[in-house]
Amino acid sequence: MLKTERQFEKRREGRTLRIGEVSEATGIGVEALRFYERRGLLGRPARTASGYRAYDEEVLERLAFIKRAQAIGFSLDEITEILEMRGRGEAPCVEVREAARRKLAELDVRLRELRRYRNELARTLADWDERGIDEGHFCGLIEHSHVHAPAVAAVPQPPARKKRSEGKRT
Amino acid sequence: MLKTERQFEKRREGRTLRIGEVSEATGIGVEALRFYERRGLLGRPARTASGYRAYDEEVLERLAFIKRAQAIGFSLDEITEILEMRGRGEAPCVEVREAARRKLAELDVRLRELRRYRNELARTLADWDERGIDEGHFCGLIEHSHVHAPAVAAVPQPPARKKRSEGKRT
DNA sequence: CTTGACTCTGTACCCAGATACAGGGTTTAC
DNA sequence: GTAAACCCTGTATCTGGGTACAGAGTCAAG
Repeated sequence: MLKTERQFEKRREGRTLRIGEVSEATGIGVEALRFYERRGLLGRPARTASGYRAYDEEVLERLAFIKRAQAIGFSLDEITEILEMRGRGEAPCVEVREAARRKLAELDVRLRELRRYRNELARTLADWDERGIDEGHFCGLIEHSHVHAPAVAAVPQPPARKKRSEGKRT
Repeated sequence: MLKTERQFEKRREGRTLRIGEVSEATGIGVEALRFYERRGLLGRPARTASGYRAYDEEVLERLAFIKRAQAIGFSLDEITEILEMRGRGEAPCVEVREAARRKLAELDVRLRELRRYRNELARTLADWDERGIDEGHFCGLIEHSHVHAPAVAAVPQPPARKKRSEGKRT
């Protein structure tokens, strides 16, 4: 299962990581790492004479950032953009900040809904536990959802149909 | 653009909705509605003599529920499951309750994580706002992410490397 | 009875984000 | 010098959640 330790030792001396090591350290999977690279998220890592990727340890931070951004709801394209802007140094940070602000607002909405939903579910469960299951009405979650639901239209589904004429995605 | 009013009036009398009306009322799009039906999210609506779907107004609530659940992060399969449980009414309650309990636990985990990310993002934004953008250091989000970031391993990507032979992932 | 808006089924396609695999090269311990 | 365990590139495939036709029927008005 685990690779033999020898090279691992060697690498650690050299301070350079091979893709498998990065994968193991981050839990991301070599295929995905190469995929990220193709997408421009990782830049092009140094290569050994034989063509193996030789990652600098910094990559771990970069990947941590990517994963966090992703978990927060940024798409890979958005993350690429942010990363590229940083790379270019000059960077119009205003845009990034705007994007981040929007993300924050989205997150808040999501959180509120999730919290509400959670409480409904908990309530329903408590109900069930209190008085057996019998009684026909089975799912307060559904039965009562419209009571405090903001109605479909309120859901943020608008930019659905983007036309994607932009190729980018090398 | 808008359909002529005539039939619309008619429908309203009859209390039964055609797919286009449902689409307009919910903003969901007829193709998606049929798609949901195929996926078992809507049951099979009544049909007119000529085969048109004749939705009962209840469907709007059901769709509102679906959209809310989706916005919160449930997959269509999960939603289907919930809806089916209700449909079965008599329900093997112990199982249902178990499932619900599991869902609740999942929700709690998700909430905690989301909350954490939200706060990190908010903090980063505040940082940015405090000290302008100027100076070469361009993106606190990246530069400092590791400061308050729990490192990659802590990110909720755990089932990442699974062998995928498992389909269901309830 | 034609026209236009609407509907039907079925299949194909799209995008994001990965995964898998084929067909090869490299490293290294034994 | 060979086998295990890596790594490479390139291409194909998958999952989720839809969209987009194509080809045909329906319906109400003029």
